[in-house]
Amino acid sequence: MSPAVGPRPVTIELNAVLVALIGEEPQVLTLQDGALLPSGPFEGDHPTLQTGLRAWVERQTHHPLGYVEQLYTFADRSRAEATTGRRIVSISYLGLTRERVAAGKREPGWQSFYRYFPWEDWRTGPSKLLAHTILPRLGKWSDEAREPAIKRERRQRVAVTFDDSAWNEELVLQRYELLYEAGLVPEAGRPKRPVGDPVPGEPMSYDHRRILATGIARLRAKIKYRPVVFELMPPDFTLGQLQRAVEALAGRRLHKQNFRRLVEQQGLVEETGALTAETGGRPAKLYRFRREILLERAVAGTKLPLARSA
Amino acid sequence: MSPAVGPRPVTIELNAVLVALIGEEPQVLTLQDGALLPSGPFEGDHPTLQTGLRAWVERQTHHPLGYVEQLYTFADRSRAEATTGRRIVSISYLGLTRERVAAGKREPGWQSFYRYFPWEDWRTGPSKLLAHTILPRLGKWSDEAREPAIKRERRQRVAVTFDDSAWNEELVLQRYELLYEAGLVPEAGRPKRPVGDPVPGEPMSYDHRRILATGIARLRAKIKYRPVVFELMPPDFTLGQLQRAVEALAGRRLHKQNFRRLVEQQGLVEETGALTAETGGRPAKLYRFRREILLERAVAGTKLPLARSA
DNA sequence: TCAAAAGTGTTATCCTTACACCCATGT
DNA sequence: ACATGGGTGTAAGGATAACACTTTTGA
Repeated sequence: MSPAVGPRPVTIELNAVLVALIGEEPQVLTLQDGALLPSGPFEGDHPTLQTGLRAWVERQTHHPLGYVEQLYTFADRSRAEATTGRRIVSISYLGLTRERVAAGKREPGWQSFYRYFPWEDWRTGPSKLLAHTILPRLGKWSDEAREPAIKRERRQRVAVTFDDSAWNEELVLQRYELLYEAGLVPEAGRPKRPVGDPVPGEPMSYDHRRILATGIARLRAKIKYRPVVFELMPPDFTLGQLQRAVEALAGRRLHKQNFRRLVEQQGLVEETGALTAETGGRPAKLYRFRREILLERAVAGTKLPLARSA
Repeated sequence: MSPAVGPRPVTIELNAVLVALIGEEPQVLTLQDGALLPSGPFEGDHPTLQTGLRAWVERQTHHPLGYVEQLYTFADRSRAEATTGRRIVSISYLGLTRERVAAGKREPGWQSFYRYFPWEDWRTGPSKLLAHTILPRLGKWSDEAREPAIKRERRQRVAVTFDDSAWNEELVLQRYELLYEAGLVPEAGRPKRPVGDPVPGEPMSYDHRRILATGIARLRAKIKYRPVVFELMPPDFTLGQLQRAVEALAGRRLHKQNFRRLVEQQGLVEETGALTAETGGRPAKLYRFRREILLERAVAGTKLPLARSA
């Protein structure tokens, strides 16, 4: 609120990217058979946006919401055109939650990140999808440009965002937007002409896949400097489980000892004293997150010790 | 837009934290004698929020807007209560712009960051304000708490955010919010009781000082991993000027050689070939930003080589 | 000649990366 | 016994932090 306040009425919509690790796979809560993120109106009687969000998420999904952070606010006209003429502002949030259900009992609605972004999963090595499908089509798209300047610019954007020799797992959104511009995802239908066959990867309605990409990108960036992984872990876990959790989110393999050293050295965890034999092989020590660390210092957390290339 | 769209009308307001370096001081554009950030309604006929923002900022301030990024969206009820009962959602942006006017001709409206946050400027050593005024009052506030648990928690928050032996310049917002909670800034008047004498530092109306704190914090974080300083620099500059620019934003002194090594090693700049004698002392080489770098890679940019404490 | 910046050379240290190997359990 | 993960020691390399010193101008 400030002097100049326009009278134009708008509708506020809240969107949530709700993440959990289920069976060591990073998953997002969806509706409509995976086509939508949960979303709802902002009821004006909540004191803040966050409380409004928590209210309907918990009502709608029966999921307790742990860590929450705001992602982004969109109000592109394209969002409104599809339905009423009314302007819609959509405020999206990232929410982290611990899996409640047994790892086996797959609740419907939970979908793996990589169903929507298969090219983002490098845990089993450089994705074949990239080399065989995506890069060739993006190359074709670059070459199609008439003006040489544009051609060069496209090539460079592809090289930076999809470079498989220096893969940067944080560029989830940039990669999605590039594919969108190139007309290689079905969502590009309306505003842009779909240019080629869509690349594998499940689409979503409206701009929900873009919001999801924003959420994954934020999460991948954040695990490196703030101890948010623990919001997704059970209270006790082994270092191996912790590593696989980070790997699942980052979509990359990590170097075992270096990961351990990092975690220990930063004082993020402490032994519970117990062991578990459930992981197979030698029984592993159980650890828990040292909550105190959140108070002790403004943590600079976990950089990623990547495994030696491919 | 999505299935459940509530009918509740709200008003959207855009706020801008517009930053420029004027005479090597970091400044923000204000209205009303420094009490307000520029803000305006979101006219629904703009295709995106950003274009809406650019439109009225350029109209209102006659300033070309360079780099722009979204900061945060607030809709706290307290914002609305002060005026109409109507709910206001405020979307704030950070904008960087090159100084247009000669360094001498101070345009009105531009105000130093440190007029609002004097405790954030450590360029001349640890601020006396902290030791003499702020820390004692925060200590008193902690001690006032009845319950020992709360007392301990307050002490720890103070220790983490204001710790002068491990000052973290990014915690601008956390520090402001702590002072707010402690009733040590005049803005705390309405919702909380003002507890002690306000601490030095100019207040702003509504929550504009909070928005400004958000902007400064974001900028301080960003200069470390993305080459945004250059958005604030003239096309040609000396390494000394560049260093003082970063120092102005971070509010800290940096180590000269290490700063230079870092900048050079990262390939952020190139020599223009010219020299300038305007800096006093030995003439300095002029450099320019290597724009190509934005394309070459997703820069991890400039970590801050801090000067040996102080 | 002296103050004020600019600009350079070098060392100690720590963190990161990478190597290779041993340990305890279930089948 | 062997497969499977858990868990460890250590060396090489590079980045960082810190040291102090020289150079070139204007006043």
